[in-house]
Amino acid sequence: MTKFNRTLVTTALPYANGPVHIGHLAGVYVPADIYVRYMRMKGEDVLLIGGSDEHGVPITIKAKKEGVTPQDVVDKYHNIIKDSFEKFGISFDVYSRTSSKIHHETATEFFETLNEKAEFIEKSSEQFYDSEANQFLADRYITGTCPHCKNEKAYGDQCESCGTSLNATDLIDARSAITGNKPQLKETKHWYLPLDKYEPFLKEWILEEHKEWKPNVYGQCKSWLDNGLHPRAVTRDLNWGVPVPVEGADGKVLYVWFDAPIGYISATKEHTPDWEKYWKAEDSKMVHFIGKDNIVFHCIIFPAMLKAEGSYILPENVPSNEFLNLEGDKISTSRNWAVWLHEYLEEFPEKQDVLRYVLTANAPETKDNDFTWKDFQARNNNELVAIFGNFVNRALVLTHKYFGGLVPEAGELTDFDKETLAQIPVLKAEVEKNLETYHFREALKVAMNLARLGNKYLADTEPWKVIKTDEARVKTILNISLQISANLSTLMEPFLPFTAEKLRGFLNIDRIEWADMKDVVIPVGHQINKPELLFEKIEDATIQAQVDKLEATKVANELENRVATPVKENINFDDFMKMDIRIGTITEAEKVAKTKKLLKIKVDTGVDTRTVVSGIAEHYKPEEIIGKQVSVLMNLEPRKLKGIESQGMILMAEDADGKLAFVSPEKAVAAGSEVR
RNA sequence: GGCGAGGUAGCUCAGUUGGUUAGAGCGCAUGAUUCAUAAUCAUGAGGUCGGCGGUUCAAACCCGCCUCUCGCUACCA
Repeated sequence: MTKFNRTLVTTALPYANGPVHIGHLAGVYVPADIYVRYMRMKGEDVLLIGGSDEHGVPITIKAKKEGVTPQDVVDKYHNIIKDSFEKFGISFDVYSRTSSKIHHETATEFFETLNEKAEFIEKSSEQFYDSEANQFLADRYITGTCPHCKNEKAYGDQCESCGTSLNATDLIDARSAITGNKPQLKETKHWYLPLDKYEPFLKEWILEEHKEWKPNVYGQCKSWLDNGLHPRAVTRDLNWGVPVPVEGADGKVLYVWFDAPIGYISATKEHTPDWEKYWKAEDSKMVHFIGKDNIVFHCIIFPAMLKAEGSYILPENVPSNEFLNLEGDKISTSRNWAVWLHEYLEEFPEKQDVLRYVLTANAPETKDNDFTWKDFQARNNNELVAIFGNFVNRALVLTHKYFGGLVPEAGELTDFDKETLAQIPVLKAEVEKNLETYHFREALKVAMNLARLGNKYLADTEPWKVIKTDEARVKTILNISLQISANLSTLMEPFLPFTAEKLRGFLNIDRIEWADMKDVVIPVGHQINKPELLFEKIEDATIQAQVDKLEATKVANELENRVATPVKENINFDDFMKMDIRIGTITEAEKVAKTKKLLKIKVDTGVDTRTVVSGIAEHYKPEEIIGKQVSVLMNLEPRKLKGIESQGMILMAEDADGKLAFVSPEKAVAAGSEVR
């Protein structure tokens, strides 16, 4: 810690095509905020940087779908996101956006510098082009028939029906999503960052010099580095983004992953003219808070970019969290399976700290975790209310009851008093140690121990009994209880800033610096205010309403899935009769080596025994399907899969969740029976 | 299939230079208590540390194989 004189903390830029949810908060913004609040309280020079990531293809598609401009889309979500963060107390020094002028300038300049230093490779390749729309088509802008599952609405990068990732050129009957025309292949030039050039440097820097990074981060980097790095394109053919600042590069923009991390630099610039100090001075420490999906960008690609530029420092640590699930399922924006922050703020007014607490206590630091409303309720009622809120309430109520709200004078301290007070610096040090090593869950638990300590102190000293015989002793006890309460407001401040503020209001005191946490922080004779409740219990009905809301989402999703595949166009009887479907009996089945999904199956079709490769290994084990009668499409064009020729297709029924089942006759029939 | 991360009490997690009876919080049980939002305090029950095998005087921790979860990746319905 002595090595550095200032700290720059960045948080992953949320993508501005939707609002933010609890997963964002738990994985990135709450831990980052805790960290910087702590450092500020210690008087350190620290900046918290954030902003919206507003470029990229999905935003242009969303805009098109809604009939608005991409700028309209990002304006809308940038404001919602920014507002949610503000209300949750994420204390950004600056929350910027990548569509801003300053970012365009910064990114342009960054690209130009690398270009002048000849750090890029220029390469041409053939890509689909829509001549009517007069533009190259990003993979997402191309639709066509999936070569595997025959879904007619597959995208150029992925078929969402069968989950296969595709190349646009794989699609059968590819169409432009803009005009519906058949696109042509046309040559286009792009700039590539030769990551392979930095491989030796990155290996040394990460694998040797940063063994202290979290295991998931270190392991992921090692995996990438061991597999070998390749040049990556930093530009795309698109008209939404930062234009490539080179003569003749019309219609090309910087690729989002190149553009977005530069957003950290632009945001810092926007905040202070002194930005270079944070980004370039050797005694500056940079920390990136991100989710696990971003590890490769922040540990490999962005450092390579910074290194190529030459004048920037590299991150000292990249504390990346795993994912937060919701009630057992993955959080999903498109499936609306999320607790949206802007909705929470409306439904649980003034309870930002409750969510901050729960998300920190249950943060996905080492593995994916599950957020449940029941756990939310339990932590609020059993921990915040019962331990923290209750202790403060006891101390304040007793002070008002016996001494009219004036801080009483402490007399001679007993050994127990001294032991109790001695715990304050011990807990403080333990919280520090955990925060500085990014163990926020543990840090919060330790901080709560101060409230536990208070409760134990009151239970053991029993002032409500002692008051009958020894008022002076009670003065001492309550003085100490109030000192603990005041220290709690400081120790909890990084985690629960709203609560800390409220507590200081009860105690009628100003903010206490981190270093000033100690046995005496409130003077004798100080008037404290009438306390209210620090936290309220959350009733079953409130929780049930949230669970019901999610349940409704699930039902709505199912309904949507059901109508998702409309009935195809009518065909005539002859077309139908072209298909030769027969019942066959599976005689052999084995897993295809080096695949996860494929089984090589031999089927007795009555006329022959043929080999069919089928992607059902995740649903059926080879041994359990032998002897099964199944439907086989006999006259499907043979296709080679993993070097094995598949002669036909076994028909499967697939439900909305992707579960597969054979289409089998309801009673045994002769092999080769035709299906009509 | 390859690679990475994880699999420790009912739940959420700590726990490495391998060393006495494996820890915490919540939940649960019992007792105490009433200042406090029936909150608190004490005590206790509860674990073959995913499975099998190996190294060692000694393994949750090291090695091998297997298995489950999550992610990345692969000529993959």
